[in-house]
Amino acid sequence: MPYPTSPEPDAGPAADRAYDLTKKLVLSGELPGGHLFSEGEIAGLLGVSRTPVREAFLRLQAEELLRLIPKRGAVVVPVSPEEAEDVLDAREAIEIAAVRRLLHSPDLLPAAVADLQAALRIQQAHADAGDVHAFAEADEDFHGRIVAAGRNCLTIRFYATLAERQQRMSMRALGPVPERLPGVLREHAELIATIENGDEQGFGTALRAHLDGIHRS
Amino acid sequence: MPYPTSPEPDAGPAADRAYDLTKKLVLSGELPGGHLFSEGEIAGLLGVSRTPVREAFLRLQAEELLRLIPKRGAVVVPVSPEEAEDVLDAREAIEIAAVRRLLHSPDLLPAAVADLQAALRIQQAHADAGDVHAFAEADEDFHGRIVAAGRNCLTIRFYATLAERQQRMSMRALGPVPERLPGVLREHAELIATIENGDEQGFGTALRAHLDGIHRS
DNA sequence: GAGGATAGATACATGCTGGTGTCTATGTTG
DNA sequence: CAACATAGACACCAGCATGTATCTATCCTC
Repeated sequence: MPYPTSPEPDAGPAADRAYDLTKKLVLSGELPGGHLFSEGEIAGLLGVSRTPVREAFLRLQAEELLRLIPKRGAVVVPVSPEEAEDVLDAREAIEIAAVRRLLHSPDLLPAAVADLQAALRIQQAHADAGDVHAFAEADEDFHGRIVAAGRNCLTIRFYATLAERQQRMSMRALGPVPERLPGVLREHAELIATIENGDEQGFGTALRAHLDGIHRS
Repeated sequence: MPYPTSPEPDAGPAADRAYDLTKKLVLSGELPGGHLFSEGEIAGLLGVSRTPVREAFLRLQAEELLRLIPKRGAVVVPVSPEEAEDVLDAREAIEIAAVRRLLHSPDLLPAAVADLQAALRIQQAHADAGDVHAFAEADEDFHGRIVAAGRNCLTIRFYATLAERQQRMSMRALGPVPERLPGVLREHAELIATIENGDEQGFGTALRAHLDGIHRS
């Protein structure tokens, strides 16, 4: 269910390349949290000036991936266990709010449910194929579609930053364990059922149980 | 109830001045939504180069106050009525989540309640003095303290951007009308009561009624 | 003479400046 | 109406000034 959000800012080719490269370095986990590096490193790597790199750093600072220290450099913002709790709480709140709003527009409900069922089928296929990585991606996509169904640009964008942050945390922890895959699929189906039934309360409890089971075990 | 969040980034004196000036121009409503202006204008106004202005623009773009158009300039992001609904929904979700989490840490509850009661007393004083502007500020502060009580850095920051956005919308609409002041105070007291009683459901319904009454009338 | 503190020097990274090339939109001319 | 010229604005670059942390050599104390 595509819903219009702000497009990615296009600040120029060099700035975008610097942004993509730096973000990849941070999100891939190659740079440990707290690692200090400089604009010059990225600039040299890409063969560009420091100016576009600086722009990229500022954008990444706005996304909370970097923290710029005056006259020192940029540190990779570390993700802490306490923050994990924060991310999960925020995700819960956003998803619940999205469902709440969706249920207030009954005419949009069938399409949203169909969209979620399609996403679930894709995830099921990845599970059958034993592709854990694709499964995890489909999992993110499923929850993202729940939020998108709420049609609130602000929360959609905020949720995207949360997902990114969680991805960084999971990178350092273990990925999804194969034996939990069937449970995840079953719980996703249950989430869809509560939405279909207009059971806002039931969705909230099911979602909390779901997230608890996956990430807080 | 102070709770640590990220400090404002300090990118240098010139960049900060450019940031403050531009933000003031946008938030004060002097520049209408959709107005196009250039880096050079601000740079000339402050007597600095375009580079720090560019940094300020990027920060403001991250805050959704500006939209930078390549090779064209910066437009003031307009606030639309549909977005008003989005902002209110998001605010609701965040405040409810904060209370939910607060109620999960009973030992923090008394201090939080006392904090909210103090904020309410201040607001009451402004109402008695007939200072509508100070009343509105105290109102923002009250709701901000509810969110702060949830002690979730991520949602606290997000909520701050929401409040800013709402401020811009209210700037174009009417401010708080004096005859609604007593009702607002009564509803705030009721919100505190539901929190004190651990009535999460009651808080949600009371909050929704409260926000509906103020902003969606 | 040994050890530690301190002042100077060094390396490094940022913050900002001025300027160049390029792109977009606008106005002009045939 | 189309092609061209023009003006405005950005995207980027190279360089200078400034600030910070580190390293070193000297000095003082014991």
